[in-house]
Amino acid sequence: MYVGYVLDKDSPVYPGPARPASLGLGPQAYGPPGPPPAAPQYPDFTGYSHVEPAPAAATAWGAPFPAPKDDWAAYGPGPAAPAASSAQLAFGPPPDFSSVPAPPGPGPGLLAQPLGGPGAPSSPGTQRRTPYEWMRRSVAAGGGGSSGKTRTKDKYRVVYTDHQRLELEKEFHYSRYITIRRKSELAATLGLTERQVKIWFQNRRAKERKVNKKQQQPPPPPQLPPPPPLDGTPSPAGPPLGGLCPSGAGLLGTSSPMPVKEEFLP
DNA sequence: TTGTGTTTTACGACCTCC
DNA sequence: GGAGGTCGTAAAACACAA
Repeated sequence: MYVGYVLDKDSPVYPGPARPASLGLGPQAYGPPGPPPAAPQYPDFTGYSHVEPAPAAATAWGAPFPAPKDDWAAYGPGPAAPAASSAQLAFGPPPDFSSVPAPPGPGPGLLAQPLGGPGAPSSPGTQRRTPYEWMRRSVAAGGGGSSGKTRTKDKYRVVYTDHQRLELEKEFHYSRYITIRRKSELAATLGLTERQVKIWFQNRRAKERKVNKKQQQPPPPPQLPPPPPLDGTPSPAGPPLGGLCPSGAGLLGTSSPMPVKEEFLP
């Protein structure tokens, strides 16, 4: 399979079984296509309120991820759960996760904190609206919802568990672009397919671009001004926003993959 | 409870790179 | 040609107001 190929291909860039626990290597070491962003520059994630139903999530994968899709069967649900803990040991939280209060208990910590006891929803006791609602939702859905939805196939879309999302987020915070090797590792660790990991990163980048774009827009005026005259006089609001940020490809295709982010830094 | 808006997976089209 | 990239979109999952 191509996995072996990519692993070999990637191995010089990515020596060792996994990322170093200290994360001393910069994201550059993992060689995303294009210039890698500086990793810990996401102040919006400093509030990353970690909640993790590790045991529940781990056991949840066995059954609730039902039907293999494409290469799904290549990994199978079996090794996912035990591998998860080893992966947690393999790569600890990136520096920008250092602000996350470490949950009590042994082990890697980050993922060892149960949410609300066995069978409890993701984080029922947390505040309602956080930037990371996904950390609360999924297990409830994962327990029942991830049994597989169909449109025309066995499952149209599954809801990832908290653990899966957390690990993916961690990886994403470390680098916006996952390497082939890390993709394989994460896929095996989380019980996902490489395709799912890839798509998750794609969607995650799209989300980030969307958020950046939204933040880039000036706050709307409290009241809409009267419509400008139709003589072609430019609006006082300035040029259309589309001209400022034509597309995400422009954001990521330039010298820096995340140039916009710096603009929001104070 | 329902309607509505947002977020999250997943895919296809198209592009670039090797 | 195949990989992964963005972009746009579909639809499920979800939150929340009425």
